[in-house]
Amino acid sequence: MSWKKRVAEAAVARLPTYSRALDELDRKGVEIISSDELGEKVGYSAAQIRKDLSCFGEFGKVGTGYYVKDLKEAISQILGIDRAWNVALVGAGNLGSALLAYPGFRERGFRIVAVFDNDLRKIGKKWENVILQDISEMPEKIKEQGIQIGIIAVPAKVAQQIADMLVLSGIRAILNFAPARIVVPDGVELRAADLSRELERLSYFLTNEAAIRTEALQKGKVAGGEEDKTRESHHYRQDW
Amino acid sequence: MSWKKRVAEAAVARLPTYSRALDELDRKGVEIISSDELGEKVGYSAAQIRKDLSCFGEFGKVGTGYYVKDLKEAISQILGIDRAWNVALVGAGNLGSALLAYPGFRERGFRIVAVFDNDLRKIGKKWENVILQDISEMPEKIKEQGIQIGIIAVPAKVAQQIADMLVLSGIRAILNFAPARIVVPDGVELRAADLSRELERLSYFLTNEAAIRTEALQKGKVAGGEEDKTRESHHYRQDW
DNA sequence: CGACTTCTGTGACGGTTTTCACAAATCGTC
DNA sequence: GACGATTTGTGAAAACCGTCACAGAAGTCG
Repeated sequence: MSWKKRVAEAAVARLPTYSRALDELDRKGVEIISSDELGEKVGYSAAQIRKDLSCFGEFGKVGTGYYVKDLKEAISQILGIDRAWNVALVGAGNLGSALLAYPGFRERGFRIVAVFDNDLRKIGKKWENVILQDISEMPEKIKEQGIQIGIIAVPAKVAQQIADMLVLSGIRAILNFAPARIVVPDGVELRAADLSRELERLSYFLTNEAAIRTEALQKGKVAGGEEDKTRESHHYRQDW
Repeated sequence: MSWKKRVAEAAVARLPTYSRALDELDRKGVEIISSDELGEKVGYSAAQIRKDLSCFGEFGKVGTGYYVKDLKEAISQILGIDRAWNVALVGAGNLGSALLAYPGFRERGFRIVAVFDNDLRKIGKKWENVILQDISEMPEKIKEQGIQIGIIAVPAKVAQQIADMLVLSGIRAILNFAPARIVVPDGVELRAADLSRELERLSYFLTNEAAIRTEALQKGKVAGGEEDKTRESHHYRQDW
């Protein structure tokens, strides 16, 4: 598929959010939604949503809005999640095993069907219905099952080696949880999920922006803002 | 501290990467590095790095480069990670317990000193040196310990409720791992870490860009590119 | 059917981010 | 100390991104 216009990378990054919101609306039985309402729900402006979608086609009906089912389906197709993806996970330490057990991936169509580690004590064990395999078997197994997406959850030191192995095994896309930069050849897509980075940005905020804001507030330069009626927080126990 | 010029949000987002690279260089005994070399290491352009740093001051020496120790120290101060932060974690399920055990946070100065859940079977248990506490004790404990950063690792359904509680408890910054949008009042910083989103972006790539590239390649429109001599991947077993 | 409301898709605009290019400062060497 | 090589910091330009505003299509209602 090639699209109407140049596709903004930033727009693609927002599609998963739209997709999830539409899923929820659909489950609730909502049939039609305007860009205004959807924007309210996902936290982006209505114009943003319309512009994002316009990269890929025209999905709305003037004077009405978007048919939830149709838009949901369209975005799924654009993202390529109107199918299941088999995923290989490398590293069965703390993070790796949590990712394996994390239900969010499967809910969005990503099935971890192979897990590799080098800890001989773990090899052969069955976790979450997947048998832990030795790293040396990785290339063969990945090719065998035609897996295209790999998740790296090994220590930073060996992340590059694992990435190289994944590429040699024929992997086309990598999600890297190791706090290390890795390099992959052209044609392989790489994305970093650095868990600490976001905490560090929060630390920046607390150290700088928040201090500035507080200062300004004390000088009366920042409007008070409405007092934000806090939500009900009873009954949170039963449903998680 | 208030800075030389308007600070680009995008620059702040890159500082953690620079920081980590400088740590590593320092550990290796490197004393001086140019923006060019650092750029090579972290994967950004030299100009990008110089521009980013210029928001905060002048740290380099013309004709020489940057003193690794000095720059490392300076960035730590800017980010506010030249100290330890106490962090509260809410949710001790799969993801929560992995985050608790994840060594990367502590390495960067973030200590999870309180964990809350609502599963009565878990309350009172000691994990990773932290005693699991009932969610109802959260406001009190957070105030008591003056915790400013909270991590949400609960199911999407209750994420907003937990966020509200955190805000009421006096939390100033939240890192949300739940796949749900949450809203917080002004003055509280919120960051989302959605694990599935990145996989979905990879799926987009595999479904669209990769296909286009392949097509182009077949028509001979894309240059072959150097054949990327693959790294040695022996001996990966001993060090992780 | 006509008047009024609603809502999309998009061109135009302004803001932010990245890249480019270079003056000026410093280093190394002879 | 002079000269060529190196490297920073920064304006200017380019690319990218988000918001605004509106024409025109469709819906609503009497």
